[in-house]
Amino acid sequence: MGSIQALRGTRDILPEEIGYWQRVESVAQDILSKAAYQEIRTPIFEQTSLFERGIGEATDVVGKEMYTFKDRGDRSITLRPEGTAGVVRAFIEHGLAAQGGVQRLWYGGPMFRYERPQAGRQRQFHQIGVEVLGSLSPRADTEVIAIATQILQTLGLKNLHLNLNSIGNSEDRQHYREALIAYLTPFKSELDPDSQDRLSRNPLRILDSKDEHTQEILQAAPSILDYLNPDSKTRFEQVQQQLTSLGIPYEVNPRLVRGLDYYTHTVFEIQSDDLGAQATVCAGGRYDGLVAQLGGPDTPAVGWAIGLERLILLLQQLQPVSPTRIDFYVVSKGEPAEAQAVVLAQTLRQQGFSVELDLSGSAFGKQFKRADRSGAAACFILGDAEAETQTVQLKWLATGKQEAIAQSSLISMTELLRQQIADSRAEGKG
RNA sequence: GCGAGCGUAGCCAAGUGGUUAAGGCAGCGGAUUGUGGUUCCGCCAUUCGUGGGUUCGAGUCCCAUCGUUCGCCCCA
Repeated sequence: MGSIQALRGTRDILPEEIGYWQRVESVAQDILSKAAYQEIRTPIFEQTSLFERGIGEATDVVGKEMYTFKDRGDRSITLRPEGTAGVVRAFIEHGLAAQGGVQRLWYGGPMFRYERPQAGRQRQFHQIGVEVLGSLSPRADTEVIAIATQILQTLGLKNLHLNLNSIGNSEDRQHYREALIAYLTPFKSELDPDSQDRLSRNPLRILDSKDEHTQEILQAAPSILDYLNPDSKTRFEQVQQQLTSLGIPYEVNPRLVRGLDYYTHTVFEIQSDDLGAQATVCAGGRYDGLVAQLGGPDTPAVGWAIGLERLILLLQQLQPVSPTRIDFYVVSKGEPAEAQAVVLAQTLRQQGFSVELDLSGSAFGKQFKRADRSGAAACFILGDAEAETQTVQLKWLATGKQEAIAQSSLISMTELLRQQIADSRAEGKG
């Protein structure tokens, strides 16, 4: 065990698991493209200052979780801890705002946070996310939530809960913040230590505390919803009405605050009952100030990110992804036959079949054993006799039926073979 | 960064101080040198994450270290 292992918090996704990933990615891509979202790919590392300015210097993500290092040119580089900042940077840098209208973007890929790994949390993890830039309409909020819901539903996930809140605009929040501090200060000594600390730095996050006594104290605390100005309040009501008319269940949770500084108005989380402590599968919200804060034109925006590892944890609980089955397994023995088998395999692939060629050169018996385990519908057999007569034996593994075929007539049999594979699969299931 | 549990083969594991480290799955070879799925036989850990210590003797006890799991914090 002196050999090199994957770094803590990273892991390999092996072939047996990759089916889940491919399924998630194809479902997401399909739904997003039908909703007129376009993919954007941004670099995996950025200038450190992008995240400091975008996410907020006081947040834990920036304060203690970033993979930051100096490159050989003495620049401070950070592996992206989330996707929004990079997308917004690209949006500004390439003048996408000048194209006017609304930009609907989506992205996917690895993110990096230096945290202690646990269930549903790794140092390198993967997200798919969307960002709608340039719309102030509450309908944009509803749209992104609806899309997230559709993706999760299409994948067959159950026991999910959408939690919704509005944290208003920055003025609303400032007023609420003062009110909350005023309410909590007399209880300061009773709060859990973390919350005492947060009272001065980031009081809103006390709302999230898991400490029971802190939560008791919070029972009578003022609610953010009472501090929304009429416009903020109307916006929030519209989002809720639209979700209702879409038939998307949700729960308003006035305690829901998000850990990143850029959020405004709508914030939401989709959580699962079937995960451990890290139950949030999808989270997002509106961030009307971020684009301007990063030096771009004043542009309202809303988005979310889905955590793929958590999603796949849930998928694995549902049902196993059936392993991909190949059509044909090619068995051969002896010099001329083995050479012809290479050509045969390639010919079949060019006709659109999936074909595995046995490379072992071992006895036919062993090769058949492997053919059987491969899950192929049939195998082609090439030995000295076939090589000599330019034929090939085709054996159907389910029935054992076998026939000789002239190599030259294989291509003309493509449709027939396709049909026979389908038939043998259909029977195999019954 | 803090707390707790766990590290025996590719995987699942027995073993709780005393000769050669059970068993199962997978894999490989043979019975079956041109025909699979069953069966039978054989092979597959000089060594128990690593280093040190206690002991006549350590996979087993102690310390350290690394890894891992779950939780806190935080977040997708």
